[in-house]
Amino acid sequence: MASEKKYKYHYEYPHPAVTSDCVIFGYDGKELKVLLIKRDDNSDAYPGAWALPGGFLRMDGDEPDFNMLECARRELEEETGLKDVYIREFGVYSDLGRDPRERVITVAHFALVKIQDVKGGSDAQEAKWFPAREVSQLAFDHDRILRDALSRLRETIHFEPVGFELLPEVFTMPQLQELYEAILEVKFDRRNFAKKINALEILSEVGDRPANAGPRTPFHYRFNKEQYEKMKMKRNGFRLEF
Amino acid sequence: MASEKKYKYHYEYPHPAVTSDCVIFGYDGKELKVLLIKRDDNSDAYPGAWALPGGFLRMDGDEPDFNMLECARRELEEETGLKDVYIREFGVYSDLGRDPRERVITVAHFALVKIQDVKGGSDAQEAKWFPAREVSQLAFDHDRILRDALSRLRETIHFEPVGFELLPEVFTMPQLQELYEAILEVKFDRRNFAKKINALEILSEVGDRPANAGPRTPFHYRFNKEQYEKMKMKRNGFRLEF
DNA sequence: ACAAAAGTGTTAGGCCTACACCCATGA
DNA sequence: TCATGGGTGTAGGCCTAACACTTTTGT
Repeated sequence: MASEKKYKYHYEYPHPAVTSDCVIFGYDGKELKVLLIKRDDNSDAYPGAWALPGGFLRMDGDEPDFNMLECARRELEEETGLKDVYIREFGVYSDLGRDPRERVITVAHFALVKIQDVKGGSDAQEAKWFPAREVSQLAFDHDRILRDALSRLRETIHFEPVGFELLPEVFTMPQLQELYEAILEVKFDRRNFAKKINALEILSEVGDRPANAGPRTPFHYRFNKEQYEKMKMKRNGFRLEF
Repeated sequence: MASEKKYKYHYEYPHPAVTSDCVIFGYDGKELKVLLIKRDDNSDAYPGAWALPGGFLRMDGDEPDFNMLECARRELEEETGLKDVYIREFGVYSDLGRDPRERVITVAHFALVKIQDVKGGSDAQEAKWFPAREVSQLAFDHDRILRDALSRLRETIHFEPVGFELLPEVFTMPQLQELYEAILEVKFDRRNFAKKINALEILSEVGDRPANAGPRTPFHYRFNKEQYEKMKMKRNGFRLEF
Protein backbone atom coordinates (compact mmCIF):
# COMPACT_ATOMS: atom_id res chain seq x y z
CA MET A 1 0.00 0.00 0.00
CA ALA A 2 1.23 3.47 -0.83
CA SER A 3 -0.11 4.85 2.42
CA GLU A 4 2.40 2.80 4.39
CA LYS A 5 5.17 4.94 3.03
CA LYS A 6 4.29 7.77 5.37
CA TYR A 7 5.27 5.66 8.37
CA LYS A 8 8.91 6.11 7.75
CA TYR A 9 10.26 5.94 11.34
CA HIS A 10 10.98 2.41 12.51
CA TYR A 11 11.86 1.10 15.94
CA GLU A 12 12.53 -2.26 17.46
CA TYR A 13 10.30 -1.50 20.42
CA PRO A 14 7.18 0.62 20.67
CA HIS A 15 7.75 4.31 21.41
CA PRO A 16 5.28 6.87 22.65
CA ALA A 17 4.82 10.31 21.20
CA VAL A 18 6.14 13.02 23.51
CA THR A 19 4.87 16.57 23.85
CA SER A 20 5.56 19.65 25.93
CA ASP A 21 2.45 21.47 27.06
CA CYS A 22 2.41 24.96 28.53
CA VAL A 23 0.12 26.41 31.10
CA ILE A 24 0.65 30.09 30.34
CA PHE A 25 -0.50 32.33 33.15
CA GLY A 26 -1.17 36.04 32.91
CA TYR A 27 -2.65 38.63 35.23
CA ASP A 28 -4.84 41.45 34.04
CA GLY A 29 -4.99 43.34 37.30
CA LYS A 30 -8.09 41.51 38.42
CA GLU A 31 -7.68 37.79 38.14
CA LEU A 32 -5.36 35.06 37.04
CA LYS A 33 -5.74 34.17 33.39
CA VAL A 34 -4.62 31.22 31.32
CA LEU A 35 -3.99 31.18 27.60
CA LEU A 36 -5.82 28.45 25.72
CA ILE A 37 -6.01 27.52 22.09
CA LYS A 38 -8.94 26.16 20.20
CA ARG A 39 -8.43 22.79 18.59
CA ASP A 40 -9.16 22.29 14.95
CA ASP A 41 -12.75 21.41 14.20
CA ASN A 42 -11.54 18.55 12.05
CA SER A 43 -9.17 17.07 14.58
CA ASP A 44 -9.44 13.41 15.37
CA ALA A 45 -9.32 14.13 19.08
CA TYR A 46 -11.44 16.69 20.91
CA PRO A 47 -12.33 18.72 17.80
CA GLY A 48 -13.24 22.30 18.58
CA ALA A 49 -12.34 21.98 22.25
CA TRP A 50 -10.12 24.39 24.11
CA ALA A 51 -6.74 23.06 25.14
CA LEU A 52 -3.40 24.01 26.58
CA PRO A 53 -0.89 24.98 23.93
CA GLY A 54 1.63 22.26 23.32
CA GLY A 55 3.55 20.47 20.69
CA PHE A 56 5.53 17.41 19.89
CA LEU A 57 9.19 17.17 20.68
CA ARG A 58 11.03 18.09 17.51
CA MET A 59 13.61 15.41 16.87
CA ASP A 60 14.58 15.86 13.25
CA GLY A 61 15.07 18.79 10.90
CA ASP A 62 17.60 21.59 11.20
CA GLU A 63 16.78 22.62 14.73
CA PRO A 64 15.74 19.72 16.89
CA ASP A 65 14.66 20.66 20.41
CA PHE A 66 17.57 20.28 22.78
CA ASN A 67 15.25 19.12 25.54
CA MET A 68 11.65 19.28 26.69
CA LEU A 69 12.11 22.72 28.18
CA GLU A 70 13.33 24.11 24.87
CA CYS A 71 10.40 22.46 23.21
CA ALA A 72 8.07 24.22 25.63
CA ARG A 73 9.85 27.53 25.09
CA ARG A 74 9.46 27.19 21.37
CA GLU A 75 5.78 26.50 21.77
CA LEU A 76 5.44 29.45 24.12
CA GLU A 77 7.10 31.79 21.67
CA GLU A 78 4.89 30.58 18.86
CA GLU A 79 1.81 31.38 20.89
CA THR A 80 2.83 34.62 22.54
CA GLY A 81 5.79 36.01 20.61
CA LEU A 82 7.70 36.09 23.89
CA LYS A 83 11.18 34.81 24.69
CA ASP A 84 13.02 34.76 27.98
CA VAL A 85 10.00 34.37 30.17
CA TYR A 86 9.71 32.39 33.35
CA ILE A 87 8.97 28.79 32.55
CA ARG A 88 9.29 25.64 34.55
CA GLU A 89 8.51 21.98 34.25
CA PHE A 90 6.11 20.67 36.87
CA GLY A 91 4.81 17.26 35.94
CA VAL A 92 4.46 14.38 33.54
CA TYR A 93 1.14 13.09 32.28
CA SER A 94 1.26 9.64 30.83
CA ASP A 95 -1.90 7.73 31.62
CA LEU A 96 -2.77 5.07 29.10
CA GLY A 97 -5.57 6.33 26.88
CA ARG A 98 -5.23 10.02 27.68
CA ASP A 99 -4.96 10.59 23.94
CA PRO A 100 -7.34 8.37 21.98
CA ARG A 101 -5.12 8.30 18.91
CA GLU A 102 -1.83 6.99 20.21
CA ARG A 103 0.13 6.80 23.42
CA VAL A 104 1.32 10.31 24.28
CA ILE A 105 3.54 11.33 27.17
CA THR A 106 3.19 14.99 28.03
CA VAL A 107 5.69 17.02 30.00
CA ALA A 108 3.76 19.90 31.50
CA HIS A 109 5.26 23.35 32.08
CA PHE A 110 3.92 26.52 33.49
CA ALA A 111 4.95 29.93 32.28
CA LEU A 112 4.38 33.38 33.74
CA VAL A 113 4.05 36.25 31.31
CA LYS A 114 3.26 39.93 31.43
CA ILE A 115 -0.08 39.82 29.76
CA GLN A 116 0.35 43.27 28.23
CA ASP A 117 3.41 42.08 26.32
CA VAL A 118 1.58 39.29 24.57
CA LYS A 119 0.81 40.37 21.05
CA GLY A 120 -0.59 37.26 19.54
CA GLY A 121 1.08 34.22 18.27
CA SER A 122 2.51 33.37 14.91
CA ASP A 123 0.39 30.28 14.96
CA ALA A 124 -2.81 30.45 13.01
CA GLN A 125 -4.78 28.84 15.80
CA GLU A 126 -7.28 30.82 17.75
CA ALA A 127 -5.88 31.68 21.15
CA LYS A 128 -7.71 33.33 24.02
CA TRP A 129 -7.25 34.24 27.67
CA PHE A 130 -9.60 32.62 30.17
CA PRO A 131 -10.07 33.05 33.91
CA ALA A 132 -7.70 30.38 35.16
CA ARG A 133 -9.92 29.06 37.91
CA GLU A 134 -13.10 28.89 35.95
CA VAL A 135 -12.23 26.94 32.84
CA SER A 136 -13.25 23.34 32.52
CA GLN A 137 -14.11 20.89 29.82
CA LEU A 138 -10.71 21.20 28.26
CA ALA A 139 -9.41 18.62 25.82
CA PHE A 140 -7.57 15.52 27.02
CA ASP A 141 -6.60 15.62 30.71
CA HIS A 142 -5.90 19.34 30.53
CA ASP A 143 -8.36 20.17 33.30
CA ARG A 144 -6.18 18.24 35.66
CA ILE A 145 -2.95 19.66 34.29
CA LEU A 146 -4.30 23.16 34.78
CA ARG A 147 -5.39 22.40 38.34
CA ASP A 148 -1.96 20.99 39.10
CA ALA A 149 -0.31 24.05 37.58
CA LEU A 150 -2.36 26.38 39.75
CA SER A 151 -1.43 24.38 42.77
CA ARG A 152 2.23 24.41 41.84
CA LEU A 153 2.15 28.14 41.23
CA ARG A 154 0.74 28.67 44.71
CA GLU A 155 3.60 26.67 46.18
CA THR A 156 6.27 28.29 44.06
CA ILE A 157 5.35 31.76 45.16
CA HIS A 158 6.67 30.98 48.63
CA PHE A 159 10.13 30.09 47.38
CA GLU A 160 10.73 32.22 44.34
CA PRO A 161 9.88 35.82 43.59
CA VAL A 162 7.63 34.83 40.71
CA GLY A 163 4.93 37.41 41.29
CA PHE A 164 6.85 40.08 39.42
CA GLU A 165 6.87 37.98 36.26
CA LEU A 166 3.13 38.58 35.99
CA LEU A 167 3.18 42.33 36.58
CA PRO A 168 4.40 45.20 34.40
CA GLU A 169 8.01 46.27 34.98
CA VAL A 170 6.78 49.05 37.21
CA PHE A 171 4.02 48.36 39.67
CA THR A 172 2.57 49.52 42.97
CA MET A 173 2.27 47.80 46.31
CA PRO A 174 -1.52 47.49 46.06
CA GLN A 175 -1.12 45.87 42.65
CA LEU A 176 1.37 43.38 44.01
CA GLN A 177 -0.88 42.60 46.92
CA GLU A 178 -3.91 42.04 44.69
CA LEU A 179 -1.84 39.68 42.56
CA TYR A 180 -0.75 37.66 45.57
CA GLU A 181 -4.30 37.56 46.80
CA ALA A 182 -5.48 36.36 43.41
CA ILE A 183 -2.89 33.59 43.32
CA LEU A 184 -3.29 32.44 46.90
CA GLU A 185 -7.01 33.15 47.18
CA VAL A 186 -6.69 34.93 50.49
CA LYS A 187 -6.90 38.49 51.77
CA PHE A 188 -4.02 40.27 53.44
CA ASP A 189 -3.75 43.21 55.74
CA ARG A 190 -2.44 46.07 53.62
CA ARG A 191 0.11 47.21 56.21
CA ASN A 192 1.48 43.82 57.08
CA PHE A 193 1.78 42.90 53.45
CA ALA A 194 3.84 45.97 52.61
CA LYS A 195 6.00 45.40 55.65
CA LYS A 196 6.68 41.82 54.69
CA ILE A 197 7.54 42.67 51.11
CA ASN A 198 9.73 45.58 52.09
CA ALA A 199 11.58 43.43 54.59
CA LEU A 200 12.74 41.28 51.69
CA GLU A 201 14.65 44.26 50.31
CA ILE A 202 14.27 43.16 46.74
CA LEU A 203 12.33 46.11 45.35
CA SER A 204 13.62 49.46 44.12
CA GLU A 205 11.52 52.53 44.40
CA VAL A 206 10.99 54.26 41.09
CA GLY A 207 11.16 58.04 41.29
CA ASP A 208 8.29 59.02 39.06
CA ARG A 209 4.97 59.18 40.77
CA PRO A 210 2.37 60.17 38.20
CA ALA A 211 -0.43 62.26 39.54
CA ASN A 212 -3.51 61.24 37.68
CA ALA A 213 -6.39 59.13 38.89
CA GLY A 214 -7.46 58.16 42.36
CA PRO A 215 -7.41 59.75 45.75
CA ARG A 216 -3.77 59.11 46.40
CA THR A 217 -1.16 57.80 44.01
CA PRO A 218 0.84 54.88 45.38
CA PHE A 219 4.61 54.54 45.07
CA HIS A 220 6.05 52.84 42.06
CA TYR A 221 8.38 49.90 42.45
CA ARG A 222 10.52 47.75 40.29
CA PHE A 223 11.81 44.27 41.06
CA ASN A 224 15.57 44.51 41.60
CA LYS A 225 17.13 41.30 40.48
CA GLU A 226 20.68 42.04 41.63
CA GLN A 227 19.38 42.97 45.02
CA TYR A 228 17.34 39.79 45.09
CA GLU A 229 20.39 37.66 44.31
CA LYS A 230 22.34 39.45 47.00
CA MET A 231 19.64 38.92 49.60
CA LYS A 232 19.13 35.33 48.59
CA MET A 233 22.82 34.70 49.09
CA LYS A 234 22.84 36.50 52.43
CA ARG A 235 19.90 34.61 53.89
CA ASN A 236 20.79 31.48 51.97
CA GLY A 237 17.50 31.02 50.26
CA PHE A 238 14.30 32.90 49.70
CA ARG A 239 11.22 32.34 51.74
CA LEU A 240 8.01 34.23 51.98
CA GLU A 241 5.59 33.07 54.62
CA PHE A 242 1.91 33.94 54.54
CA MET B 1 17.34 -7.52 4.42
CA ALA B 2 16.16 -9.93 7.05
CA SER B 3 17.49 -7.72 9.83
CA GLU B 4 14.96 -5.02 8.98
CA LYS B 5 12.23 -7.26 10.23
CA LYS B 6 13.08 -6.53 13.82
CA TYR B 7 12.09 -2.88 13.44
CA LYS B 8 8.44 -3.66 13.49
CA TYR B 9 7.06 -0.47 15.07
CA HIS B 10 6.35 2.27 12.56
CA TYR B 11 5.43 5.91 13.06
CA GLU B 12 4.77 8.86 10.83
CA TYR B 13 6.95 11.11 12.97
CA PRO B 14 10.05 10.32 15.00
CA HIS B 15 9.42 9.18 18.55
CA PRO B 16 11.84 9.06 21.43
CA ALA B 17 12.31 6.11 23.74
CA VAL B 18 10.90 6.81 27.22
CA THR B 19 12.14 5.40 30.51
CA SER B 20 11.38 5.71 34.20
CA ASP B 21 14.46 5.85 36.39
CA CYS B 22 14.45 5.43 40.17
CA VAL B 23 16.67 7.01 42.74
CA ILE B 24 16.13 4.54 45.57
CA PHE B 25 17.20 5.93 48.92
CA GLY B 26 17.85 3.94 52.04
CA TYR B 27 19.23 4.74 55.47
CA ASP B 28 21.45 2.36 57.41
CA GLY B 29 21.49 4.31 60.66
CA LYS B 30 24.58 6.24 59.66
CA GLU B 31 24.21 7.77 56.27
CA LEU B 32 21.94 8.09 53.29
CA LYS B 33 22.41 5.33 50.74
CA VAL B 34 21.38 4.93 47.14
CA LEU B 35 20.82 1.69 45.28
CA LEU B 36 22.72 1.40 42.00
CA ILE B 37 22.98 -1.33 39.44
CA LYS B 38 25.96 -2.29 37.39
CA ARG B 39 25.51 -2.09 33.66
CA ASP B 40 26.32 -5.03 31.47
CA ASP B 41 29.92 -5.19 30.38
CA ASN B 42 28.77 -5.72 26.83
CA SER B 43 26.36 -2.81 26.73
CA ASP B 44 26.63 -0.33 23.88
CA ALA B 45 26.44 2.55 26.31
CA TYR B 46 28.51 2.93 29.48
CA PRO B 47 29.46 -0.75 29.78
CA GLY B 48 30.33 -1.78 33.30
CA ALA B 49 29.36 1.58 34.76
CA TRP B 50 27.07 2.01 37.75
CA ALA B 51 23.69 3.50 37.02
CA LEU B 52 20.31 4.27 38.50
CA PRO B 53 17.84 1.45 38.02
CA GLY B 54 15.36 2.19 35.29
CA GLY B 55 13.51 0.74 32.41
CA PHE B 56 11.55 1.51 29.30
CA LEU B 57 7.87 2.28 29.41
CA ARG B 58 6.09 -0.95 28.65
CA MET B 59 3.54 -0.26 25.96
CA ASP B 60 2.62 -3.64 24.58
CA GLY B 61 2.14 -7.11 25.99
CA ASP B 62 -0.40 -8.27 28.53
CA GLU B 63 0.34 -5.66 31.17
CA PRO B 64 1.37 -2.36 29.70
CA ASP B 65 2.38 0.30 32.25
CA PHE B 66 -0.59 2.52 33.00
CA ASN B 67 1.69 5.51 33.39
CA MET B 68 5.29 6.47 34.14
CA LEU B 69 4.77 6.10 37.86
CA GLU B 70 3.59 2.51 37.45
CA CYS B 71 6.57 1.91 35.24
CA ALA B 72 8.84 3.18 38.01
CA ARG B 73 7.05 1.08 40.61
CA ARG B 74 7.51 -2.01 38.50
CA GLU B 75 11.20 -1.27 38.15
CA LEU B 76 11.48 -0.65 41.87
CA GLU B 77 9.84 -3.94 42.70
CA GLU B 78 12.11 -5.79 40.31
CA GLU B 79 15.16 -4.37 42.05
CA THR B 80 14.09 -4.52 45.67
CA GLY B 81 11.16 -6.92 45.88
CA LEU B 82 9.18 -4.12 47.53
CA LYS B 83 5.70 -2.86 46.74
CA ASP B 84 3.78 0.01 48.26
CA VAL B 85 6.75 2.16 49.04
CA TYR B 86 6.98 5.92 48.88
CA ILE B 87 7.77 6.98 45.33
CA ARG B 88 7.41 10.26 43.54
CA GLU B 89 8.25 11.79 40.21
CA PHE B 90 10.60 14.74 40.38
CA GLY B 91 11.96 15.61 36.98
CA VAL B 92 12.39 14.93 33.32
CA TYR B 93 15.75 14.49 31.64
CA SER B 94 15.69 14.89 27.92
CA ASP B 95 18.87 16.54 26.68
CA LEU B 96 19.79 15.64 23.15
CA GLY B 97 22.62 13.12 23.21
CA ARG B 98 22.25 12.01 26.82
CA ASP B 99 22.04 8.48 25.50
CA PRO B 100 24.47 7.87 22.66
CA ARG B 101 22.29 5.18 21.07
CA GLU B 102 19.00 6.92 20.49
CA ARG B 103 16.98 9.78 21.85
CA VAL B 104 15.75 8.84 25.30
CA ILE B 105 13.46 10.84 27.57
CA THR B 106 13.76 9.84 31.20
CA VAL B 107 11.20 10.54 33.87
CA ALA B 108 13.08 10.48 37.17
CA HIS B 109 11.54 9.29 40.43
CA PHE B 110 12.82 8.99 43.92
CA ALA B 111 11.79 6.25 46.28
CA LEU B 112 12.30 5.85 50.01
CA VAL B 113 12.67 2.33 51.35
CA LYS B 114 13.41 0.66 54.65
CA ILE B 115 16.82 -0.68 53.79
CA GLN B 116 16.40 -3.70 56.07
CA ASP B 117 13.39 -4.84 54.05
CA VAL B 118 15.28 -5.01 50.77
CA LYS B 119 16.11 -8.58 50.03
CA GLY B 120 17.54 -8.40 46.58
CA GLY B 121 15.90 -8.04 43.26
CA SER B 122 14.57 -10.58 40.87
CA ASP B 123 16.73 -9.01 38.22
CA ALA B 124 19.96 -10.76 37.51
CA GLN B 125 21.88 -7.48 37.49
CA GLU B 126 24.31 -6.72 40.24
CA ALA B 127 22.84 -4.17 42.63
CA LYS B 128 24.60 -2.43 45.49
CA TRP B 129 24.04 0.31 48.06
CA PHE B 130 26.36 3.33 47.90
CA PRO B 131 26.74 6.40 50.10
CA ALA B 132 24.36 8.76 48.33
CA ARG B 133 26.52 11.85 48.54
CA GLU B 134 29.76 10.25 47.49
CA VAL B 135 28.97 8.46 44.28
CA SER B 136 30.04 9.93 40.98
CA GLN B 137 31.00 8.73 37.54
CA LEU B 138 27.61 7.20 36.99
CA ALA B 139 26.37 6.29 33.53
CA PHE B 140 24.52 8.82 31.36
CA ASP B 141 23.50 11.98 33.23
CA HIS B 142 22.76 10.03 36.38
CA ASP B 143 25.16 12.07 38.50
CA ARG B 144 22.94 15.04 37.92
CA ILE B 145 19.73 13.10 38.44
CA LEU B 146 21.04 11.87 41.77
CA ARG B 147 22.05 15.36 42.86
CA ASP B 148 18.62 16.66 41.91
CA ALA B 149 16.98 13.82 43.82
CA LEU B 150 18.96 14.64 46.94
CA SER B 151 17.97 18.23 46.66
CA ARG B 152 14.33 17.33 46.16
CA LEU B 153 14.40 14.99 49.12
CA ARG B 154 15.69 17.81 51.30
CA GLU B 155 12.81 20.01 50.21
CA THR B 156 10.19 17.32 50.53
CA ILE B 157 11.05 16.60 54.13
CA HIS B 158 9.62 19.99 55.11
CA PHE B 159 6.21 19.26 53.65
CA GLU B 160 5.69 15.55 54.00
CA PRO B 161 6.51 13.14 56.80
CA VAL B 162 8.87 11.18 54.59
CA GLY B 163 11.52 10.47 57.18
CA PHE B 164 9.61 7.51 58.58
CA GLU B 165 9.73 5.78 55.21
CA LEU B 166 13.46 5.30 55.67
CA LEU B 167 13.38 4.01 59.24
CA PRO B 168 12.20 0.68 60.65
CA GLU B 169 8.58 0.57 61.81
CA VAL B 170 9.73 1.20 65.35
CA PHE B 171 12.42 3.76 65.99
CA THR B 172 13.75 6.11 68.62
CA MET B 173 13.96 9.87 68.76
CA PRO B 174 17.75 9.91 68.45
CA GLN B 175 17.48 7.72 65.37
CA LEU B 176 14.96 10.03 63.81
CA GLN B 177 17.12 13.02 64.58
CA GLU B 178 20.20 11.43 63.06
CA LEU B 179 18.24 10.66 59.93
CA TYR B 180 17.06 14.23 59.60
CA GLU B 181 20.58 15.43 60.20
CA ALA B 182 21.87 13.08 57.51
CA ILE B 183 19.32 14.29 55.00
CA LEU B 184 19.61 17.97 55.74
CA GLU B 185 23.31 17.97 56.58
CA VAL B 186 22.87 20.01 59.71
CA LYS B 187 23.00 19.42 63.47
CA PHE B 188 20.04 19.96 65.76
CA ASP B 189 19.66 20.56 69.43
CA ARG B 190 18.37 17.29 70.87
CA ARG B 191 15.77 18.95 73.09
CA ASN B 192 14.36 21.30 70.50
CA PHE B 193 14.22 18.54 67.94
CA ALA B 194 12.19 16.25 70.19
CA LYS B 195 9.91 19.13 71.13
CA LYS B 196 9.27 20.02 67.51
CA ILE B 197 8.55 16.43 66.49
CA ASN B 198 6.29 15.82 69.48
CA ALA B 199 4.39 19.00 68.75
CA LEU B 200 3.34 17.48 65.45
CA GLU B 201 1.44 14.77 67.34
CA ILE B 202 1.96 12.19 64.65
CA LEU B 203 3.93 9.59 66.61
CA SER B 204 2.67 6.87 68.91
CA GLU B 205 4.75 5.68 71.79
CA VAL B 206 5.40 1.95 71.72
CA GLY B 207 5.23 0.26 75.08
CA ASP B 208 8.16 -2.07 74.91
CA ARG B 209 11.42 -0.57 75.95
CA PRO B 210 14.14 -3.19 75.65
CA ALA B 211 16.89 -2.95 78.21
CA ASN B 212 20.00 -4.02 76.47
CA ALA B 213 22.87 -1.91 75.24
CA GLY B 214 23.82 1.64 76.06
CA PRO B 215 23.69 3.83 79.10
CA ARG B 216 20.03 4.64 78.78
CA THR B 217 17.48 3.14 76.43
CA PRO B 218 15.41 5.67 74.52
CA PHE B 219 11.65 5.45 74.02
CA HIS B 220 10.29 3.63 71.03
CA TYR B 221 7.96 5.32 68.60
CA ARG B 222 5.90 4.43 65.60
CA PHE B 223 4.60 6.75 62.92
CA ASN B 224 0.84 7.01 63.30
CA LYS B 225 -0.67 7.56 59.89
CA GLU B 226 -4.27 8.11 61.03
CA GLN B 227 -3.09 10.66 63.52
CA TYR B 228 -1.03 12.32 60.81
CA GLU B 229 -4.02 12.60 58.50
CA LYS B 230 -6.08 14.03 61.32
CA MET B 231 -3.48 16.63 62.19
CA LYS B 232 -2.89 17.50 58.56
CA MET B 233 -6.59 18.17 58.19
CA LYS B 234 -6.75 20.19 61.38
CA ARG B 235 -3.84 22.47 60.51
CA ASN B 236 -4.62 22.29 56.84
CA GLY B 237 -1.26 21.12 55.67
CA PHE B 238 1.93 19.80 57.12
CA ARG B 239 4.96 21.93 57.70
CA LEU B 240 8.15 21.29 59.52
CA GLU B 241 10.49 24.22 59.85
CA PHE B 242 14.15 23.82 60.68
C1' DA C 1 29.99 5.76 91.88
C1' DC C 2 30.90 7.39 87.62
C1' DA C 3 30.34 8.24 82.78
C1' DA C 4 27.46 8.28 78.86
C1' DA C 5 23.06 8.92 76.78
C1' DA C 6 18.34 10.57 76.96
C1' DG C 7 14.20 12.75 78.99
C1' DT C 8 12.31 17.34 80.41
C1' DG C 9 11.47 22.60 81.40
C1' DT C 10 12.44 27.65 81.29
C1' DT C 11 13.62 32.03 79.35
C1' DA C 12 14.62 35.58 76.03
C1' DG C 13 14.17 37.38 71.56
C1' DG C 14 12.32 37.70 67.08
C1' DC C 15 8.55 37.40 63.94
C1' DC C 16 3.83 37.72 62.80
C1' DT C 17 -0.79 39.63 63.61
C1' DA C 18 -3.95 42.88 64.77
C1' DC C 19 -4.99 47.40 64.85
C1' DA C 20 -5.13 53.22 64.46
C1' DC C 21 -3.52 57.32 62.76
C1' DC C 22 -1.93 60.54 59.39
C1' DC C 23 -1.34 62.20 54.62
C1' DA C 24 -2.26 63.16 49.76
C1' DT C 25 -5.45 63.90 46.10
C1' DG C 26 -9.64 64.52 43.28
C1' DA C 27 -14.40 65.75 43.50
C1' DT D 1 -13.71 70.00 52.91
C1' DC D 2 -14.74 65.59 52.55
C1' DA D 3 -14.28 60.96 51.05
C1' DT D 4 -11.20 57.64 49.39
C1' DG D 5 -7.11 55.21 49.21
C1' DG D 6 -2.32 54.69 50.68
C1' DG D 7 1.77 55.18 53.71
C1' DT D 8 3.58 54.24 58.41
C1' DG D 9 4.15 52.73 63.55
C1' DT D 10 3.18 50.07 67.83
C1' DA D 11 1.76 46.53 71.21
C1' DG D 12 0.73 41.66 72.26
C1' DG D 13 1.17 36.84 71.49
C1' DC D 14 3.16 32.86 69.68
C1' DC D 15 6.80 30.29 68.13
C1' DT D 16 11.71 29.21 68.13
C1' DA D 17 16.36 28.92 69.64
C1' DA D 18 19.49 28.71 73.35
C1' DC D 19 20.54 26.53 77.35
C1' DA D 20 20.99 23.20 82.35
C1' DC D 21 19.53 19.74 85.17
C1' DT D 22 17.92 15.20 86.27
C1' DT D 23 17.35 10.20 85.34
C1' DT D 24 18.65 5.75 83.85
C1' DT D 25 21.88 2.08 83.05
C1' DG D 26 26.23 -0.42 82.15
C1' DT D 27 30.89 -0.80 83.82
